[in-house]
Amino acid sequence: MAAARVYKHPETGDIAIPRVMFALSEPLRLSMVQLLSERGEVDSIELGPDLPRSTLTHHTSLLRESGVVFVRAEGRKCMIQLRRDDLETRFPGLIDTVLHGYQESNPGMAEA
Amino acid sequence: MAAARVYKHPETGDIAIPRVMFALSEPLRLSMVQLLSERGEVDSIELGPDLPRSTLTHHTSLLRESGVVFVRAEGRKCMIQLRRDDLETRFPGLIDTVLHGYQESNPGMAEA
DNA sequence: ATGCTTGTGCGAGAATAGTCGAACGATATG
DNA sequence: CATATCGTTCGACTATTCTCGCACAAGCAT
Repeated sequence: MAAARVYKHPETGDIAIPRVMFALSEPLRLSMVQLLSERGEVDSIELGPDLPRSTLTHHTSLLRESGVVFVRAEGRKCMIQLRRDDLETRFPGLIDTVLHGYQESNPGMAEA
Repeated sequence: MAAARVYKHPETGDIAIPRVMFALSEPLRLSMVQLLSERGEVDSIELGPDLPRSTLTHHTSLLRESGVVFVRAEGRKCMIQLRRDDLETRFPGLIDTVLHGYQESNPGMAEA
């Protein structure tokens, strides 16, 4: 059988603040991270059901390469999860603080 | 006399997470904020003594418009300070967390 | 006033990022 | 096996950002 898709991730120690900040500076990606923080591991398509696939890949790749999410192949889909522990190790409190601030400033978030 | 330079700043409540994150995603600006957090109010030129003036203005303007810093004219120079309290009110813990993470991941910071 | 310093605005150019369609490979389903 | 589904890659286009030189305005010094 052919090798399944394999994704490259930065080591925990190599996660860099500027890249993480940049990854979280896009409203779309920020909402993805917010959803990941609520849901745990998620099918990639749930992060942007209405987006063109190539756009979705673009954003998930950026989140992965910046060290924010972990991606793994599962059959033909791909599953995404927030690297919460790694981020907590590297930058304690960062994700919680950012997501808390994000929720505070987003009125329309109380659904589900 | 002509009106002195006046700078527009977003209200505390209008400071938005994505813009702040973007402002802090540039290594140069991040180092500026780091220096501001140590020094309090600072002459703008101290934020980038070797930069072309127009480049410096570009970054300080971006930091100001995103709500990260407060700028005021003082004679012909301009003084910059971190909007620490406003940011703390709006996004508790964010700046401290980011700067802490930044310091952690920057070996060459122990001078001065 | 003359000259010097500082910040700003404008414009150009380069670099980076975002969006998306099309083609492809891999996987699941019939 | 044939087909549909999903993710990735590529290329193109657009938009945004970064950098910087230059000209200008305002404040300070002699």
